[in-house]
Amino acid sequence: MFFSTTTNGIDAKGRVSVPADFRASVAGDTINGIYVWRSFNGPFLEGGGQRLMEELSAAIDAMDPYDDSRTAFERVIFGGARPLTFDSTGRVSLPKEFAEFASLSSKATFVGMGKRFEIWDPEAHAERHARDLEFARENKSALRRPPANGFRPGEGA
Amino acid sequence: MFFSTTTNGIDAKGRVSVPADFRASVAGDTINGIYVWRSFNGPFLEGGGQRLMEELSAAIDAMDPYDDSRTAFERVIFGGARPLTFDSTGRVSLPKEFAEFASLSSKATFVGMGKRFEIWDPEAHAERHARDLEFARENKSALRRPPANGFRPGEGA
DNA sequence: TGGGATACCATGGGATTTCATGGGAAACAA
DNA sequence: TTGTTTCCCATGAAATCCCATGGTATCCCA
Repeated sequence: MFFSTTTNGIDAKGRVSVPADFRASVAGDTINGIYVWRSFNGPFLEGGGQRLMEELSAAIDAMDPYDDSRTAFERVIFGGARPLTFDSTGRVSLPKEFAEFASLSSKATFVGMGKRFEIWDPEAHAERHARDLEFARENKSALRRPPANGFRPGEGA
Repeated sequence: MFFSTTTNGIDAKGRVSVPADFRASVAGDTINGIYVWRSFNGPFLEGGGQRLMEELSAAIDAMDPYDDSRTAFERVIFGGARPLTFDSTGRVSLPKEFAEFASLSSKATFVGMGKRFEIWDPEAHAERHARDLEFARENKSALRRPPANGFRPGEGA
């Protein structure tokens, strides 16, 4: 599982250290690294380990082989995700398109989200975090009984 | 597994580099190359490695020997697929009919689809990608619980 | 409980390898 | 022959590997 929030530097070569505890939670995967993709939900990246990709793959496999919605998901998910392998010190190098998409320049904030994690530009994250905090404060009762209609903080912003 | 999206050039001789990570995921197959066929879902090519062909073969084997759809699949899949072997630097040369079918001229976009991949003309891919992305965004919950049939990505977009 | 030693972690930079691509020569087909 | 396809080598750019360093948290023992 991915926990806590860490900000690390991005060097001139586009490399960034993945937080050590994130690395620990994907240790033992067949690839020595993580999978990263552009979020559907905003200007940040999302990532996870092998296990997460396998879960997504299984969800897709449950669909009809050539159903149009299945191929759409396959293109977006498999085509959009990239495996990034660790170097010997636990860094990955961020593809330019990914860095641009998330407006990452000199620093990256890794946010643990349980099964997956997010990678934000520190400033963008600070703003979003403030909103999330306010939302959580106003809706804390929802934690006990999740809302039926699936609303999400910050969606549609 | 095939991941990520890469665009490579097609040279005057009709050769195109297969992305290195695609090559890595078919390394060890008995043929040093990939299998490619015309999609029956649109103006693009599909491809995969040995393992995929064997799976398709097994799926067809499970059908009735003289089922009309079985023989149709056999003709389309085995008759339509061509093994393309890598040269020493990892390129394949695209048969003219394939390039024409997918409107490929100077560049080809390889899209990882998990077990298989697609090859698109970059412009055609950009259009389709935009539609797929929108679809995925609107229907991401379907990943958890597949839709009950009927709705299609991009229809009426 | 303090303080020093140790292990871990993020970071920097140089050297090396890989990768995509171009073009010539050789093998092959018509 | 003439045109086409396959093999091989060359090249520049980009990604990766490897070693070094400083800082920080942790451990251990007095």
